[in-house]
Amino acid sequence: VPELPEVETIRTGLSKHLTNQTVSAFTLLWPNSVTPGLSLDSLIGHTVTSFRRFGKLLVIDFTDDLSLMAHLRMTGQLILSTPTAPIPTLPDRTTRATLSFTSSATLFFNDQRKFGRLTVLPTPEVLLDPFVTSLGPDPTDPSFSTRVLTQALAHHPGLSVKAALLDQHTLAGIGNIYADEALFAARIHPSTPVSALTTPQRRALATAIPAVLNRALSLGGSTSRNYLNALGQRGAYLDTASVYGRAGLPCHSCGTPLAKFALAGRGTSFCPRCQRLR
DNA sequence: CACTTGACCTGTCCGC
DNA sequence: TGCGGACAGGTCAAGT
Repeated sequence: VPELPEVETIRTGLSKHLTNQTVSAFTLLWPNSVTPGLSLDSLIGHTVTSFRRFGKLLVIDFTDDLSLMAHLRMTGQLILSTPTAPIPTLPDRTTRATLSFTSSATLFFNDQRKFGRLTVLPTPEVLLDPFVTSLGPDPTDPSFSTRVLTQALAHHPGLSVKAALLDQHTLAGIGNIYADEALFAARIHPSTPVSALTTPQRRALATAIPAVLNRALSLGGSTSRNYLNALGQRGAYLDTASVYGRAGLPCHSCGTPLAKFALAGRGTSFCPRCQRLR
């Protein structure tokens, strides 16, 4: 599942290999993968200038003020096949769209569950997009702090802290994996109401969130099922995860079997001893 | 208004 | 083996 570290890994990978390349052709195998409006056809003849990320949203900017927004949702992938690093298995049955470049590179948009979306729009409209404008602060930004977290959480005093972290209006880029991981790192029970968080807990969480995200970034993200980076490679974070995907296994810190329950409609893993509700 | 649930989709795994 | 159902979990619309 692509969250902030995964999307950022894709962003840097594509940036390295696709900047200054010009679109020559496209295919659209599942029309609903592109939101109504401008077609992928509009990109033909335009050259990639830059890559941006807003939370889990990736934006590719082209010449002449055109942009492509890509939200991968659950199972989306953006994988680049080039003559020097070909991916012979692509396209496959999950390929929904492709962009070909004059360099002979092809960018494959794969999406098993078809939840992901591509949007072509004028570059100035990216910053006006409702999803973009409603995002909370980016926790990997150097300005992130206990104060920023506290102000962000203040929007949702009635929610559990995990539900608040999953809301992209609170902070941008956290999903189910890193919400659980950060709450363990801060030793906070996921069900703790935002209004009940103590100052030391908020301080611990403000440290834990960027620490977990940056550690995941350094390991190339998490591959639980579908995630692959721009070169088709898996991420290694889950090999050393604290709680996500480890229900029933002993806590790395205290040895207690990790528990799992449904919170905010999502599977939630935690250590019942290290993360006590108080 | 604040919060929860269902829809969107496909694939895998589990119990009967 | 076959088959129904639970589960995986991001976002938005609809429901409570």
